[in-house]
Amino acid sequence: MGRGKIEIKLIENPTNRQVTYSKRRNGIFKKAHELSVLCDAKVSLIMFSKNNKMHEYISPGLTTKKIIDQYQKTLGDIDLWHSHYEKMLENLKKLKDINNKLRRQIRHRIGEGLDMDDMSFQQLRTLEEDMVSSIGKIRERKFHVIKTRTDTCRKKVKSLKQMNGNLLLELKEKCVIHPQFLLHDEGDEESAAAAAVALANGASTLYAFCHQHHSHLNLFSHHSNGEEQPFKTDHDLRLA
Amino acid sequence: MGRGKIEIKLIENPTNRQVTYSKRRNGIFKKAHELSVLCDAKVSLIMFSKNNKMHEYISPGLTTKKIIDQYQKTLGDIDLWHSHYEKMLENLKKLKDINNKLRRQIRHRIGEGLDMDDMSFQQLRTLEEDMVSSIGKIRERKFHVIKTRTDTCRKKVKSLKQMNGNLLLELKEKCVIHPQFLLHDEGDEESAAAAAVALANGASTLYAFCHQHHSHLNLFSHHSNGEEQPFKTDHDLRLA
DNA sequence: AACTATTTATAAGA
DNA sequence: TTCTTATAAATAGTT
Repeated sequence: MGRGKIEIKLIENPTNRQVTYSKRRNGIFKKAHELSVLCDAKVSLIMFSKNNKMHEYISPGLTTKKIIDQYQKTLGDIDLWHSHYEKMLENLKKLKDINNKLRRQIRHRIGEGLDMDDMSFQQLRTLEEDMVSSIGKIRERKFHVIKTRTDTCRKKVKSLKQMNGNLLLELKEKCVIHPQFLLHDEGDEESAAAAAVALANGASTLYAFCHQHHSHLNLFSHHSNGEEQPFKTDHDLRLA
Repeated sequence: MGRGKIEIKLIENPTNRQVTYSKRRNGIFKKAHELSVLCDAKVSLIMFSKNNKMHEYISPGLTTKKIIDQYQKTLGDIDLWHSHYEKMLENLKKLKDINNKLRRQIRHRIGEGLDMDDMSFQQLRTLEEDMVSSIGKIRERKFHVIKTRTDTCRKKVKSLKQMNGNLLLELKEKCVIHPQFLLHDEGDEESAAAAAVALANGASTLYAFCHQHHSHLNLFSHHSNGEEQPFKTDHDLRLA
């Protein structure tokens, strides 16, 4: 159809080819559209020119995705992409199932009413035994934690006691050797400063701390008050 | 192009439409192929008729998948597919996380060693309390089940006792009114047959059953032995 | 891009 | 469906 008949083979002349591509492309698009309308058909036409320029036609009211989805379906889901997708869906379903089972297991262990209706007496007995054994393990663990903490505590208290004893001794010695500390009038600057710091940091409370037998330590409560304690021991002795 | 010009709108006559679809479809396929060859273009043409019959044309040496992949790439991967896929991946990940959390929760409740290392003393205490409360609920449920079963049991035993009492009375009456039953020499056929059946079925054991106070009923064990019991009461009295 | 001689597609009928 | 054929439409080569 044209001034002369042409053979259907690659048009070597690029300009010519480009022109023909453009003309025929429009022709096909027009025919595709006519078919869509005349026969109510779904048409997807995608093409790439030699320079990878893309052009597409889609029947009105459709998207390429819809067409391609239908295409995949029609080919019987053999497509790799599709099977990958299917596998993911399957995986998703499996995970959901496992999830539900786990939840049910937990509800059983929590003893939720509705979920126990479907358990036999034997199952209930087994579950009870399980729970008793588990609770034993939890208690064991709890006591282990308590023991570790109290041991740490004791060690700290012991070392603090010793430290305090040493400090007191040192202080007494200083007082004997340099009684002028008590009068606050002379002495080398360094020693005087040290004594002042010791007093400021609570040396006066050290003695009391030394003689109290930490009998009031409450192992089970958090007391998160902001009270300042000598040497900030409180912070490290807390249990939680 | 044809005997007459036609308007581009849906062809109402189904036969006509089908014919036109077939002809024009071939026309487009031919043109698509010509374009592929003449211009070395990649063409994908997919169409579905009104009755969802599919037809496709692909440039020689290509697959629809390749074209579609290129199409996706060209659109910059923004398309619905990809985001859908991403959403699924996300979903999958979330489910896996939830799964792991649930598993950990269960391991905690079971008291598995390694999983308790990361629990604080307070958490352990709370967990223990939870478990104690849950075990209470399970026990409650268990006892409820026991109670229901024993009640059912009692009712059955009671009704059987009454039945047996009635049978014994009946038997005694028959013996008093028709002492000939004991001598096996005369009487109406029907009554004789009834007495024989009663004896064969274990009338001799009925008395004993009547006087035993079902004190040996073991509520906690399955004894699935195959012993024949009078009137097959054992079967219905089983607890599991 | 427009023109136009020709080829091609196809509507209607068989 | 397929064939036929008159006619509409597409387009190759030209301007």
